[in-house]
Amino acid sequence: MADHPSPAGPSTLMDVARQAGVSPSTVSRILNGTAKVSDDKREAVLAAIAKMNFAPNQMAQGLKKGRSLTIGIVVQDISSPFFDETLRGVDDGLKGTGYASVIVSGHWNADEEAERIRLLLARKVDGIILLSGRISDETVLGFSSQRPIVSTGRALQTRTALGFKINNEYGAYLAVRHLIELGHRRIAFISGPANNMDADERLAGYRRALEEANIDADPHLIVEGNYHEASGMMAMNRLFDTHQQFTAVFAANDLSAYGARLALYRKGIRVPDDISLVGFDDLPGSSYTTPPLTTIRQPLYDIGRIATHALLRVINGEDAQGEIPPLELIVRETTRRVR
Amino acid sequence: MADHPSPAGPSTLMDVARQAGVSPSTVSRILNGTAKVSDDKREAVLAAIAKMNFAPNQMAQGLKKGRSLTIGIVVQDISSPFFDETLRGVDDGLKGTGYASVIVSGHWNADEEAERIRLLLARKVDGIILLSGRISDETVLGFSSQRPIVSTGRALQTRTALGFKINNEYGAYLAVRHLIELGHRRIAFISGPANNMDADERLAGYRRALEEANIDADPHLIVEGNYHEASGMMAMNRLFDTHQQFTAVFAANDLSAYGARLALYRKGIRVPDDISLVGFDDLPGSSYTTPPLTTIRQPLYDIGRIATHALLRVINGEDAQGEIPPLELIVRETTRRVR
DNA sequence: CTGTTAGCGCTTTCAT
DNA sequence: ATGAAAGCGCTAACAG
Repeated sequence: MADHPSPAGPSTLMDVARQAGVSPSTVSRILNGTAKVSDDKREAVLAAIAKMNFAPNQMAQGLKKGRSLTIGIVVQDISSPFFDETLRGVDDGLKGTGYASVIVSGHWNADEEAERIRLLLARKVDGIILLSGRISDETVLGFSSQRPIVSTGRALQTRTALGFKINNEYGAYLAVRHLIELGHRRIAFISGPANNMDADERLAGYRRALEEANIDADPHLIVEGNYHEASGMMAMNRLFDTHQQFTAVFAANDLSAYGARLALYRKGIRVPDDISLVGFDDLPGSSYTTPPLTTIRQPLYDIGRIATHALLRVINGEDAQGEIPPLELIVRETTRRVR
Repeated sequence: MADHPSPAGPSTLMDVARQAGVSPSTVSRILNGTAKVSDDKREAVLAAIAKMNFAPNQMAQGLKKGRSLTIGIVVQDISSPFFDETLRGVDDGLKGTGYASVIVSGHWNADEEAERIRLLLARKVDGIILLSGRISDETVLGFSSQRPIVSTGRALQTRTALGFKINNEYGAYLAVRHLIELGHRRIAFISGPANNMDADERLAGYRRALEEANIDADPHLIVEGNYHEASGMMAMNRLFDTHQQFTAVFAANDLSAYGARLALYRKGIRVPDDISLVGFDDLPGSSYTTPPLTTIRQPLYDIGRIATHALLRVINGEDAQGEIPPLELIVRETTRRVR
């Protein structure tokens, strides 16, 4: 009754044990439900815990049990709507599991990415989710010997390294076919960055749709972007500066579509009346552009959830599974039949 | 020379010591630069570390030293451009410090927020950054006895609880004054959620600007939103449904301005030709709306950096400082002089 | 059912 | 300059 109410540092399990007049193991047992404990002792302990406002030190628990209840997430850009949606899926996937996540950014740079992963490993995360990684599959495999890794955009299938990959080629194909079905034949393409697998695949899908409709792909209509807004705007301007003729443009992602849309606005060209525009990703903001953007929906949120579930399973020694929903065309208001 | 190349689990400091033929303390000393060590031993140890690919277990280090080199970040929405920008500032602020951050979301709910903070505390984070918290100042003060906390949107000034607050009232005042200077007199306001301090302050700024110009604030022109796009759209529609007359609208944040802009588009009302629109926040996307949005720039990134620096200082026992840059009006293309 | 004991991997006196 | 030993807070045999 005369114990100092709030001594010094936070209370330890030992403090609780003393306060309740039991051994530390008993407290631990109650905390973990590891064994039966008599009701009176349990009550005493629970009371002590409440009174002292005790919470087990997770670092000590982690050190002892060899698991940190933490997973690492590697993104490439900490403030991009693209990663956000996936992170939301991860967050939901972690809900109620006791796991927390530490998020680091590779900044689209392979070396930095590898470095960050090493840091996560030193922190003893129980597993890693790698989003749009830049490092090689071999490197991933190497790290996966220390901790399980699930990555987006890869086809890995070992026991501790899993990949979930969307069909970029098919998505791009869908987008361009939509345009063709609307009567467009001169379709410009604002690509993603060079040497990027996703970007290459999207280009391939663009080409296939054109081929299938017996339209020759005009190289002048393909202009390089880098997935950012500004590049979409510049790409669009380049198209105009070189006097290309086209009635539609397919941007390799929504962000560059936003940039393209602004370039069009600046030129006084109406969308979709004069030119149709399609994006890729379906970012949350794409329902609120003016006009709302027709795009290929990528199940970002689901990817986050599914990757998380898979990782958790691997961590628990179960074998993982999970299928991500297919891409789909979302027709909104930036495309219309060519007149 | 015949040691298994990659034994079982990751190597420990003890392994390194054995391999190098020194005591664990020596290895620790080299790792931490805690004391002088002879060159030959140092070399041997360094070689062993490299060979075994050793990295100290941070949980063990943390347990021993009482600091985890981890800070907790509490956001309200893990996928909102608003928090993103601030997170980017935090990330940069942490760069090179050895600190990592675990990000959790309070989902705009005080109870959940408090719960999350408790979890962070159990994880022994060295400090907490609280962004747009919903919990009371008293609650923050309570938690701050365990670990230092810096929070945005509060005026706290104790040694372990700091607040950084922007002047919402002034920002809103700037926005509305801009509109008034352009000749607008019937200015609608799409507010933030009820019972929200920031939202109230922005409303106050709106009123002050009107008063100063001797314009009576018409209550019919004030309609409630909740900071999300959909609410901006609905608010706008409510204005039309009740046949209000106005030439400009000020939305309490950029997201609701996006929604309002879409409602306008749907009605075939031109921006800024028919109606001017101003937002608040200056999210990254606001330079790429159609047309680019006139708004009040909130230094989100700087807030993140400054909050982080302050927290780090407090953690290190230094006293904190830091001033956040003032709000400013960014005139883009959604406002024009009334004809 | 419950207490005692021995660590998890590291740092840090304290000797030498 | 360096090793031995104790211990951070917790869990998990191992005895009773």
